[in-house]
Amino acid sequence: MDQPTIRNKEKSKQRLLDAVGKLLKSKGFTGLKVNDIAATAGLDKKLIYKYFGGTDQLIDEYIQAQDFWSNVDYREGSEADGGLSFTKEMFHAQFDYVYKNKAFQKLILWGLSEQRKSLKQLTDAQEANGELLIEKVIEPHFGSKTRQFRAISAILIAGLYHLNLFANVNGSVFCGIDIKNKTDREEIKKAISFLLEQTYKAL
Amino acid sequence: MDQPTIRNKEKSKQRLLDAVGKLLKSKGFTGLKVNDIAATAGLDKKLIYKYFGGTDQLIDEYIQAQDFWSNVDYREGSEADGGLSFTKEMFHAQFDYVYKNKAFQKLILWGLSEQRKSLKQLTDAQEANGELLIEKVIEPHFGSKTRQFRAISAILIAGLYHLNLFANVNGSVFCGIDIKNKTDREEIKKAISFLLEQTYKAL
DNA sequence: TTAAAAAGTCACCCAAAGGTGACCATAAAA
DNA sequence: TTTTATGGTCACCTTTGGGTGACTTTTTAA
Repeated sequence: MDQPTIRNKEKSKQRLLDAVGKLLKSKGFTGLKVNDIAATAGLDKKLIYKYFGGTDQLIDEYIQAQDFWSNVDYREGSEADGGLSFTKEMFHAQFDYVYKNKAFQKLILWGLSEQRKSLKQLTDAQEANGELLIEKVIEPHFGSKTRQFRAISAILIAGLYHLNLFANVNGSVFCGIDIKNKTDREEIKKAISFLLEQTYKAL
Repeated sequence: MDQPTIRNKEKSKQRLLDAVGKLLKSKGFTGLKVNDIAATAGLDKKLIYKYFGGTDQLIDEYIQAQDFWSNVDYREGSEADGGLSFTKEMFHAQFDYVYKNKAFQKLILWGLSEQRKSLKQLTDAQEANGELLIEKVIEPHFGSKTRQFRAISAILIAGLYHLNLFANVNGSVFCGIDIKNKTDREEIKKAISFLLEQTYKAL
């Protein structure tokens, strides 16, 4: 029978993975200690070694299970206005997504703080995803000016990342804008729209 | 006599403060352990407790000794063209400054990772400095649109922060732009100029 | 129903890290 | 030159965290 039993390896593994996520969100990557993970999962730490080989492997498995980029999809008609409205929408969505997804924030922060293969893979996946946008939407419209568009979007994406990371500490006011305030966030979105519009108009 | 002697409290304090800076640059804030600080300074850790009260106070004193914003100065004529060229130059300078100043990068990262009063003070000082620019240059030119300019510059500043933080890990390619490559950095600067110009033209 | 395999627990070890009392050494004052 | 204050060292304790061998309990298959 494969009916779930009290003792269940797969379920325990999942609980350990969940514990990693929970601790990551609440304490950041510096809070990922074996003892704490086991305690959070309500299991003995020995199981971490038995099932994953160690904390590192457990954490890597957690990271690899995350799929932050599946939310981006290219509907037909994305290229309508040279991709302006599509790109705008995508940047806005990304802004909100990062704001809400604390685990993602912590992983970004971790990636800025330490070298780790599985985190590198995460940013690589992000790069690959970005290339798709460039290739399918930007390049056809901007042609030889694609490179300049890259630089601009690098600033914009990096900017909305940083603002969201910043939001969760220190009072969250950046350049006089309160990143946690709803109307201020709208102002940021308007700024993104404005900058993209100008780029499409004048680049 | 106050001629420096072999045994010198002030000099030892300074060595400990320097050790903090050195470790911060090389290992980040997670590398700031009492034993390592003392070893780096070539002194006994007991002195950290004697002279500063503990690692936390030592670190705070290090942070408070930093003055990252003295480089910004308002020369006469900053308002010439509504502040466009001044602002451009300032953002460019900031981009390069953050790139070069590893200690600053690590402190920014630290501020994104943990709550700490002395780090909050650092960002407050930064905010205050930004307000000066707004008040003296932006507000006079943009008037009721100052708020929108705030949002735009928040994105730009946050963007160049993040890009520079990103530069030191993970291969440093962001949106297809290699932040460590000289010509790519020029591209970023051109993008900053372009976005500011468009803002002055069309906001 | 019993034996073996697997799930899970516990006690323990070791290393790293924080923190401190007792001591030594030197410079300046007596 | 002896005392005294203080800069500086050392040994030691404690806590925290990583890691594992030996054991118990449950499941599953013979």
